[in-house]
Amino acid sequence: MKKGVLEMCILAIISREEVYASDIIERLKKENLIVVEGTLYPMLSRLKKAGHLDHFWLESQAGPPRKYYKLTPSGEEFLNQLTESWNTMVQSVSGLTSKKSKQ
Amino acid sequence: MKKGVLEMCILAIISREEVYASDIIERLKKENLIVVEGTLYPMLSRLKKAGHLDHFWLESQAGPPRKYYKLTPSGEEFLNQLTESWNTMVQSVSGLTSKKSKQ
DNA sequence: TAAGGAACCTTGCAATGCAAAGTACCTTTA
DNA sequence: TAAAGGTACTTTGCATTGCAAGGTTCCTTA
Repeated sequence: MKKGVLEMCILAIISREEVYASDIIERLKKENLIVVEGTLYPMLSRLKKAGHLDHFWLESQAGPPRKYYKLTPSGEEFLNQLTESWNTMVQSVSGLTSKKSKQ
Repeated sequence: MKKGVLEMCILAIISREEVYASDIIERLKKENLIVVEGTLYPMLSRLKKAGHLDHFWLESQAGPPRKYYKLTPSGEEFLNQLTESWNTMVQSVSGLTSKKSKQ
């Protein structure tokens, strides 16, 4: 029912810019969505494995190289699906919570 | 991050009317939210155990007696909390998905 | 060359949602 | 009055998910 919200957020971020893991965590935090590495890395791997993401390495000015992510066409489509069902669910839920029809 | 959406829906339904399990499933289905017994019963038990729900038995016209649920004061408060953080999250997520600022 | 930071990755646990199977009660019907 | 069937409640076991915690590797700086 409520599956894929985080996936959707992450794909949405990646669809806007090419980012690496720490960027994603930062973007989420800016929206008050706290996600940690132990959550993110496995999810990125899953999405990659499912064919929704690609990555490439880029050198950094300081520190080890970074893994940048990018949506595949399949990823774009998946994001659209997730967004659509998210919107539907928000509708549904507000249909339940807004009704103050106690008596 | 996205915890408690289903709990919120169920508490919201119970807060409006005294219902038993099948009623809840039906109300959810009416909003296109599919929830099955194997999900609902354990969740009702958890909420009861946490002090958010009470129940009482009522005879049925046909079939075994039904367990009707009712929110406790703690349940009311919990529902308010859940609703608030749900609303916040919806805001946050739409902040991420609506930005079409690719370049 | 040691220390520390940045980035990535893995492991193990707890919670959640679900399918499936099980139990109990009540009504109908033969 | 016993069998059949329906309604309701419950439990079990599995897959997924989110997370804390602990590694590993690479790079810079002192």
